Amino acid sequence: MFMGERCERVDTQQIETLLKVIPEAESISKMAAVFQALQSDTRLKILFLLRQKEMCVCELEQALEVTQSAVSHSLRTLRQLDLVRVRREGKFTVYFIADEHVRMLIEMCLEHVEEKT
Amino acid sequence: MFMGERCERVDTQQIETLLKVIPEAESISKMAAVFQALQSDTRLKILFLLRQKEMCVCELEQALEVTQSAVSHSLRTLRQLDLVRVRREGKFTVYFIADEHVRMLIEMCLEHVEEKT
DNA sequence: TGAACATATGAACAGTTGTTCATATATTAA
DNA sequence: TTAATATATGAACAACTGTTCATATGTTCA
Repeated sequence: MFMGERCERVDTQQIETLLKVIPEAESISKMAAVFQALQSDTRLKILFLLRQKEMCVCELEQALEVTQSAVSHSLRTLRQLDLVRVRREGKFTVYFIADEHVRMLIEMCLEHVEEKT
Repeated sequence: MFMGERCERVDTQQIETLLKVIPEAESISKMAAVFQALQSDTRLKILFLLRQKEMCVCELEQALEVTQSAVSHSLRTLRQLDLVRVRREGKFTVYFIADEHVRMLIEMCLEHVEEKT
């Protein structure tokens, strides 16, 4: 089938209505950025660690066995999307999960992948 | 700080305990795959469309203004992760959202990105 | 002050991804 | 059968990502 043609199932009017209900382009691309951040093993592990206890970069580095640089880059990504937040504590920078949405997101996804028989 | 050293905040014992509680490697990488699938504008739009009504490939193609091939590839990705499911209906292949987890995932994420001031 | 610790950032490279083009398969209707 | 429609798949290429290395910034304490 060539582009522009329509199969008999297509109701152009209805499709336009459906398109009006989906989130606007900006929201979609923000969501894509969030999911993109959640798509890395390292960043997921960070979130599952922070879910238990807020931690400084140094602790995460030790737990994850990757370089300090990698941890820091990952944390920046998560921070920029407001998935984690920061607090200074003397010479340490302590990271923690931003809010319940984030907890729910990883919880939902975990249930989904573990649900299969 | 060099790799292998520990800052004074690190409690090696505690970190091992925390690591035991995070999901096993296989679950983490499955989750990463799911989030990876949700990280594309096209696939997100597909899910927001299917959330409203099950649709055949042809309808999605028309709604999204990308090639039929691109839609089909995207759908395969979503299908393989059980985010959408398929039903044959004559010469049409009808796709629909797999389950409530998927609806929750995109809903949670949408709330998160739209919540900001 | 300066030395040591803690974290952040830029550059660069290997690996991965999404799209399109071309083509194959599957279903229906004639 | 054959033609037309509907969908899937493989190859290929540009664009993007995560990691590391090297280095910069920020903080504490002596």
